[in-house]
Amino acid sequence: MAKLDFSPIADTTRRAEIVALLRRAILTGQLEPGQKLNELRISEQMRVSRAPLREAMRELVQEGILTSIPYAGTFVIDVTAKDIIDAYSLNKVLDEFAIELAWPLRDQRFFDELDRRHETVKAATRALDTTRQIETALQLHGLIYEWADNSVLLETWQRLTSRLQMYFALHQRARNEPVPAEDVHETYVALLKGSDMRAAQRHAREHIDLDFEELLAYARGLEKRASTGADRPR
Amino acid sequence: MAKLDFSPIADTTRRAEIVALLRRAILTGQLEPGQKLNELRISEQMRVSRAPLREAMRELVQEGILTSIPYAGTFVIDVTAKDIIDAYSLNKVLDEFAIELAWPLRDQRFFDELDRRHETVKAATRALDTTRQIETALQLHGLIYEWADNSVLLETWQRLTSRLQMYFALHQRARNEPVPAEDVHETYVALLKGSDMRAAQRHAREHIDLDFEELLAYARGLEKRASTGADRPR
DNA sequence: GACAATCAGATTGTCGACAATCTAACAAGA
DNA sequence: TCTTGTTAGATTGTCGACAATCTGATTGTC
Repeated sequence: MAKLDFSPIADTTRRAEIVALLRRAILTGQLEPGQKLNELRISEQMRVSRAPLREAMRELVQEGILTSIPYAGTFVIDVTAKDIIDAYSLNKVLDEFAIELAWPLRDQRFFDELDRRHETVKAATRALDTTRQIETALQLHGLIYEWADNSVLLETWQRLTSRLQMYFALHQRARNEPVPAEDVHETYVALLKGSDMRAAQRHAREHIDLDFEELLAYARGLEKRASTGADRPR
Repeated sequence: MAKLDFSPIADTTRRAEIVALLRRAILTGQLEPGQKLNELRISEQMRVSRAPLREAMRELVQEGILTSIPYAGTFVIDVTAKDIIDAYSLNKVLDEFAIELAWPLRDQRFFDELDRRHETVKAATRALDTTRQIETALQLHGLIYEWADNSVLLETWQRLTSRLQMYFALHQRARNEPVPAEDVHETYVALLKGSDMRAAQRHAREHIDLDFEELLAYARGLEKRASTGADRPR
């Protein structure tokens, strides 16, 4: 019999689609931090009942990008400078660990996939598609996690990534400028192909610090004009 | 005005109570790995409708202790040896990080709380209350995370802890023996009070490895008699 | 005018019923 | 005997309606 691995059938519940829709809206910044999600309005817009919508929202609450207050509502999480610092400092630690685990497991397929994802980022950059650039850059970054062969680590990183993507999207949205055309991932990719693990770990840490400064400045801006929004939870 | 910090009002939704009930049942091993959760039956037992039950189950799925297959059902996660290895190795990394962050923030309140939790563990140990012993030991362990002042790290650890608690409970349940009466946390507490951070980090790592061997043996046992259970997802 | 009590509107939480899907047993045909 | 088609039962997914709760405005009282 011919050996063929089929990928799992897509989830076809409304709930799953709603989760995807909402997550996308939040991570791209279409839904702003602190904003309230009105169940009735959203369910009418999506043409679904509140039941699957509410279940979807429960998932996103646990995923950490929504927050819920009983009988008051469900809100997009607020972004504080501290949150960004916290997420980034943890990300550094996880990165070092992931590189350590993935390092001995690198093979041709790893390198090929690395190049493929790198190309995807470059394509998005050339197309000036900011949202997609953020998304693909994180996917490139995620390869070491997928290769690390530690399901708990991967899961943890994916949760963290949700927030990072949101932060970056907000940042990009705020400054409203075209994306830098230069390739910031060249060195990272090269180091992952090389033989010096410590160097790769070091670069991952420093490279992160690069974008970080910009992001922090943005977050501090947010802090200042906080608590002026229309509908935020108290 | 007298300064007084009130603790938040308890969540009074059915959903929240159901989450607590189910989580407890899973983490204490009353619900076994792989077991299917029949919505109708559980909702009747709890005297609630399926709506809040289903929302609660969604939360636990995202929390990582349930898994769901559309139109097939929701199941308690299976425990494999690999899962335990993965969780533990990540836990080591996080522990080192948490100690590093918490170290300069230690104060009298920290030491007091450390002692208090240590006492709680000893009380549970004396009472031969296995479940509570596991629970309190993890709470003792969690203090450094609470003190690290990194919300993302804390959240990550809490998710990880859910599984660790489940693994330990299953292990204890399986061997069906009284709890060791000796105090295995004495050194850990002493080191956290000391001045040698590296030593504390080293001990955290080694102490973990101690229980780990036992737990792994149990997990390997599980592996062998896997796929013989009655109602497991495929 | 300041403050407490009351009330209407809006929103979230929960319920019971129906629709969609899966599973397993059975029947029919090669 | 093996495979395929059918069907009944059970279970999950979704819906619309009702109950509980919150918010903000209004009223009444001092």
